[in-house]
This record gives sequence, C-alpha cells and structure tokens, in this order.
Amino acid sequence: MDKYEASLDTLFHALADPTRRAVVQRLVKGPAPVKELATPYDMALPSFMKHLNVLEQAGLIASEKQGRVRTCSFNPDKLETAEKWFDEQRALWASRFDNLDNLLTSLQGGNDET
Amino acid sequence: MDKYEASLDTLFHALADPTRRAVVQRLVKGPAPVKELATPYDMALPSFMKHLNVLEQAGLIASEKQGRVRTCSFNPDKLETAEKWFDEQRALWASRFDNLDNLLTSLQGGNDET
DNA sequence: TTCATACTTATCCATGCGGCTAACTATATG
DNA sequence: CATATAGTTAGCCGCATGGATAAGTATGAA
Repeated sequence: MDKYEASLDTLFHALADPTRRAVVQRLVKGPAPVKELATPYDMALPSFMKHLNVLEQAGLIASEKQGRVRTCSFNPDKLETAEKWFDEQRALWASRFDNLDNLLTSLQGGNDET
Repeated sequence: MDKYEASLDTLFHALADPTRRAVVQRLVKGPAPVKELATPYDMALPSFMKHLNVLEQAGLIASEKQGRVRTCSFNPDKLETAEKWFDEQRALWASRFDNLDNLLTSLQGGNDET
C-alpha cells in the first residue's frame, strides 16, 4: 500500500467520529487551547486528548505548547487530499459510459442510470 | 446525535479501509458480481463479504441477487453527503477572518495564515 | 441426479478503539 | 513556598473490527 492510500486510511478514520469532526469544525474557525476544545464534551481529559492525537497523526491539526498551554490549529492540506479522492471517484462515475462496451452492457442489463 | 452525523460516521468508517475504497473505485466504473469483485483480494470470501456489507450499510453500494449471483452497484448519493461536509468546512475556513475579533486575535497571536 | 458454483451462516480469534481512573509533571499565581 | 491549573503518562476495561475456518444453502450445468 502506497503512502497516499495509507494517508487516506488514517484520514478517513480520523473523520469517522463525531467528536473529532466537531473539533475540526471548531478549529477551522481559528486556533484554540486544549482546555477550551475539551470543555463542551462530557469526557475525561485523557480520553479527549486521544482524539486530538488521532487528528494530529492524521495531519488534520497541528499543536504547539507554550508554558502550560497547548494550542491547536487546523491544517487544510489533508482535507484537500480527501477531496482529491472524491474528485477521482466522481470523474470515474461521470465517464462510466465513455466506451461502447459499457454502454452496450448497460443497455442489455436494463436501466442503471439515475 | 442526528442522522446526518450518524451517517457521516458510518460513511467515513466505510471509506477508512483500502479494500473498501478499492471496491468503490471499481464499482464507480460499473456494476459487478461479488465473485469478480473478490478475486483481486487475498482474503477469504466471508471476510470480503463483510467489507461489502459495511459498504452497503453505509449506503455506498447496493446489491441484488439473481439466481446464485449477487450483483453490486455503486450509489452516488452518499458520496455527495460526505462532500457536503467538506464544503461546509471549506466555507468556514474561508470565512475565518470575516469578523474583526478573529482578525485582531490573529494579528495579536502572530501569523497563522498559509 | 449428481456435481460444481456462488454465496451464506455460524463461530472463533487477535487486535485496536474509545472510554475510564489514578498518579505524575510542569507552569503560573498568591 | 504552597496551591491551583493544564496537560501528560500509565494502565485497565468492554466492545467492535478485520481476519480466519467450517459447514450449510440454493442454483445452474452435465
């Protein structure tokens, strides 16, 4: 498995959790310290930190510590990686009937168009 | 958690696996029976079927059985649901500096722009 | 009717994930 | 210095996930 695929694994896994998506949604509006991010959630801090780590490993967020406070910020690059994958699929889906074989198969097998 | 969020959970989880993404990528080009989908993978059939079930539960694919053969096909609706989420984030990210508070905070805290 | 094909169902197993508590470290603050 | 604050580290727990095998079902072919 190449790096692009591996990166999609961790990326989609990171996004497959409502808490983590909500954190992203908060951070796209601007950076915030861990404490502020954590307060809305009824969850122990170490549990919440695991989510932050997952997001950071996935490259969706970055963080830096100054004094006691770790400030997290959003990183837009990785979302683009994911969107690239969607674009690929959409392109393939759009070009389904580009060659005659597929068209014939489709006509033969009945209507599969939306 | 509302239905939109729950649906994003299962959707992203379904996409967080290379085998499942590859199956989607195959099916966007057109429908195929289970056997044909399974052959490229060094995996027992029941294991592979689990992946198909995950994709079907997530609404990414549909399947119908005729005789012995179950034919799977891609369903584009759910990918759009995911893309919608990305669009939301992109919009928020783009409007980060729409109000003065954020701009001031940003100038104060240093450069966080790309 | 016999045999092969294409799943399907049931069960098991190791690992990882998402949650917890408890205890620790390091930095402000009074 | 003493205490509160903000994370961090370590370890535990139950459940889900991704894999396996073995055996069963139903359909098509000979």
